[in-house]
Amino acid sequence: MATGRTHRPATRSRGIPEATVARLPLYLRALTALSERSVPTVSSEELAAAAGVNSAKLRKDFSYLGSYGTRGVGYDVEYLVYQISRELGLTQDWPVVIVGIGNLGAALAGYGGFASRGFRVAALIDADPAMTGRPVAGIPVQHSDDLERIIEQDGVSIGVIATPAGVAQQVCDRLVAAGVTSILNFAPTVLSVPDGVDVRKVDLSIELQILAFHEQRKAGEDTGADGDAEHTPAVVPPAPRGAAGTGGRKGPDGDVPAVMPA
Amino acid sequence: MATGRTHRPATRSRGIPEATVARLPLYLRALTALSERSVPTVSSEELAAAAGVNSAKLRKDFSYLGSYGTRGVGYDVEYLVYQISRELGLTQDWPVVIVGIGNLGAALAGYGGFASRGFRVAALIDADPAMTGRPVAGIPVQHSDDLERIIEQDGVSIGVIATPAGVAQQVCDRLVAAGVTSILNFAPTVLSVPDGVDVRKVDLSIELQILAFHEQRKAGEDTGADGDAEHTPAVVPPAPRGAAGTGGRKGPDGDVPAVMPA
DNA sequence: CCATCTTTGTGCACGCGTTCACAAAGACAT
DNA sequence: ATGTCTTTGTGAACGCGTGCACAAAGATGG
Repeated sequence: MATGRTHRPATRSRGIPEATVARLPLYLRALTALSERSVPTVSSEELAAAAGVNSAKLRKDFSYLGSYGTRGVGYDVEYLVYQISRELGLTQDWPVVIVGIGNLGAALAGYGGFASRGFRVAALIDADPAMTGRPVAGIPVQHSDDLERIIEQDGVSIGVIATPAGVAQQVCDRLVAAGVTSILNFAPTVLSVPDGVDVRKVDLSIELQILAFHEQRKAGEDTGADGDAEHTPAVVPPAPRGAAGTGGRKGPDGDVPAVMPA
Repeated sequence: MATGRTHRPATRSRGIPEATVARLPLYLRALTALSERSVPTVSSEELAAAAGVNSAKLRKDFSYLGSYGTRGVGYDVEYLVYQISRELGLTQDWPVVIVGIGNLGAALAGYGGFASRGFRVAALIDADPAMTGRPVAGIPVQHSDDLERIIEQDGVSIGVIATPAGVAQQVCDRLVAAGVTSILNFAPTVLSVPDGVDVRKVDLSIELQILAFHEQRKAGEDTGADGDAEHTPAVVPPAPRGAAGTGGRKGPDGDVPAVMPA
C-alpha cells in the first residue's frame, strides 16, 4: 500500500490492534459489494478471498469486535456492515477540509468516495488569490486567510494537505492550532505534530521507489549480473563531498506542488 | 500511511527487510535535501530526526546495506545518496505507463516527482476515444487499444492504474500479459495477479476511515458516552437481510472513476 | 603515541502480528 | 432427539520489526 503509518507507537486503541483497524475498511468494502447483491451471509473463507486476506486473520480480526458470526453458517452481511461502520465511526458525518487545490487537490475534491462513507468536503482552501471563489468540483475555493474561521465554524477535525512540501508544515501547524486532530498528508514531507494528533501520509514517489527496488531485484535474478553484486568496493563512487553534485539548482522535488512526496 | 502492502509474504529480498526498503526512500529524500545544502556528513541522530524515525532503527537499516558510516563522524551524504539510489534501482531509467486519465490520472501525469527519481512517464492511456490524442501534462493520451503495443515497444515494467474500480482488474490483466511486473493501484479493488508480479495500492478512502476510527476514539474518551459502549446487544440493528437496504442503486463507489478506493 | 570523546554497528530482549490447528457451537437432516 | 457436518472463535507457536544498551572503531587533541 501507499500508506505510511504514523509514529503512533501501536497504541492499540480500545483493544483493537492497529493492523486490524487498517483492514476493517477492506472488509467493509467487500461486504458493501455483497450487500448490494443482496447476499445474506458469507463465510470467513469467502469474505477473506474477496478482501484478499487470510481467512484465519479475518476471523481473528472480527473476534476483536465481538462474536458476530454463526458457526456452521457464517456472518450476516448487513449486520456486519453496520457493526464495522459503527466501529470505524462512519455512522456519523465527518466534515473534511482540503488545503492546496492544485492538480491533486482538485482531483481529491472531485472524488466520489467521500460522501459514500460519511465524509463531507466542508471546504477547499488555497493560498492563491486567483483561485478564491473559483468553483472546483462544484465547491468554491476559499482563501487560506479564512482557514481558522472555517475549521472552527464547521467543527472540522480532519484535514487533507495537498500543498507543496515547502508550506506543508506551516499549513499543518495552522490546522492543528485551529482544532484539527487528524491529518492526511500528501506533501512529501515529514510532518511533526503534537501528541494527540494523528497523521497519515500518502506518497506516490515512495511507492514507485519500492516497486523499483523489487523490479530491479527481479531483473537481477535473471541476469545474475549486477543483481547481487557486493556493494561496489571503491571504484567509481560519485565524488564524495565537494559542491553539491547533482545539478546545483534545487531539484524537481524540494517543494513539489502537485501530487505526492518524492 | 496510505500505502497498502502487498500480499508478498515478507520475502526479504536480498536480505534487506521489507520494512527497511520502505524507509529507504524516506532517508533518500532527507539526504537529498542535505546534499542540496552542501552538507558533507550527517550523524544517524540528525538524519533520523529529519526522516522522522528512531536513530537506532536508521543505523540498523543502513547496516543491511553495508558499513557506510564512519564512527565518531557519521555518514557521508553524497556517498549515501549514491548507495541508496543504487540499492533502490534509481540509477536506471524506469518507463511508467499511467492507465486511466481522469482527474487523478491527470494529476499523476503532471506530477514533477517522477523525473526526479528516474521515473519517466512513457505513456498515458485511456479507454475514452474522446481523450485520444489530447495532451495531458504535455503528453498525448493514447487509446487503450494500443496498450500492449506501447508496453512491449517501450519495455515498460511498471504500470499505474487510475481507472474506475470496475475495469481495474481487466486493465491489470492486460498490463501483466503485456509484460508489466509491478503495479501501483489507485482503484478501490483488490487486484489478483500471478506470482512474480508486485502490487501496491493507494487508497484515500481507507486512510480517511482509519483516521475516522481514531478520531471517534478520541471523542469517545472525552465524553465517555458511546466511546466504549458494548456492541449494542440486540436493539436497533439495521434490518438484517431483506432487499439491499442502502439506496438500491449502485452506491457511489463500486466503480468510482476518480481518485481512490472506497 | 596515548587518552579522550564521539558515533557507529549490533547482540539481545520484547512485543505485535500472523498463521496453524482444533475444540466448541450451532445448523440441518433424519 | 440424535448424529453429522460446517464454520466460527481462539490458544499457542512462530517470525518479523523495534528499541535498548553497549562494545568497538575511529577521529581529535595534547
